Amino acid sequence: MNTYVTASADPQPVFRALADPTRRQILQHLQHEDMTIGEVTEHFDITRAAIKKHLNILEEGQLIYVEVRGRERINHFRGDGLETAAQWIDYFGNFWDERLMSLKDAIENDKQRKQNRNKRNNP
Amino acid sequence: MNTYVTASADPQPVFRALADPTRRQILQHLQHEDMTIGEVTEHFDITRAAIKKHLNILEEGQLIYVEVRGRERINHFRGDGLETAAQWIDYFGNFWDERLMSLKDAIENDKQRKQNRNKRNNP
DNA sequence: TTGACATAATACCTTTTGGTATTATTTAAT
DNA sequence: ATTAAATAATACCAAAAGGTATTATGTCAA
Repeated sequence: MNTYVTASADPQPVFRALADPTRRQILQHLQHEDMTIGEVTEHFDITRAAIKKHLNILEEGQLIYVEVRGRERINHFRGDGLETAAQWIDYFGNFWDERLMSLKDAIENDKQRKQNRNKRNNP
Repeated sequence: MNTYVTASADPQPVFRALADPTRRQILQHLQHEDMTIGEVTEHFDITRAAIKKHLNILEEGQLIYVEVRGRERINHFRGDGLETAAQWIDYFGNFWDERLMSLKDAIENDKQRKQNRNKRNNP
């Protein structure tokens, strides 16, 4: 069995899409209900055009699927799009344990130095 | 027992930090070894000042811990910082199943319409 | 066919972001 | 004390991002 982490897709489009709070909110709405651009816009205070740009970026990140239906475009939440980001994050979990001690030492070290500094300045 | 998802920390600083490819690379390096700003810089083709800015953003996202040691600043990878992002993503997993059918229908719908369109145009 | 509606596309503006260059501070070591 | 190393801080630049306004296009419905 292959224990190496399979090289997954480029995480850039997903992380870029998730970086904006408005886009994350849009996702939360679409998660509960499929919506046209107009319907999404109703939940925000910005123009339809701005929403459309966000939807484009969400689509590039494969976080939504856009169903073209007549003159409407129905935006569907796509949960599997988050897989790429989740995998990237999981990957780091593997190394966290081995670095934890180093971090604890570092914090202890900082504390020590701050105490010494105080002794020096307020003897 | 409380089955509601506890409101976790504001995910903005983390997602912002993860949105840049250079910062993700820096994390990968720090994951294996603690480094000063200068050491981190050696792995890239940009200036130390630019790296420092990235490190600031990583620190704001609590993805690194900066140990001030004399005239050096040692940057430590902080795995727990990814928790916030991971939790946010996990939250969506809960709703994925219930939306899956809607997505499948939408895709099927799109296929159908495309076929009809082709029949119409190339009879 | 003719409106009305939902969206697309373009141009434009402002702010943020990634980056450099330069100057100033702090600290270790002689 | 002096010098060199590591970093901080500031100003500055170019490109990208978020947003608006305007105009154009396709589609449903009477």
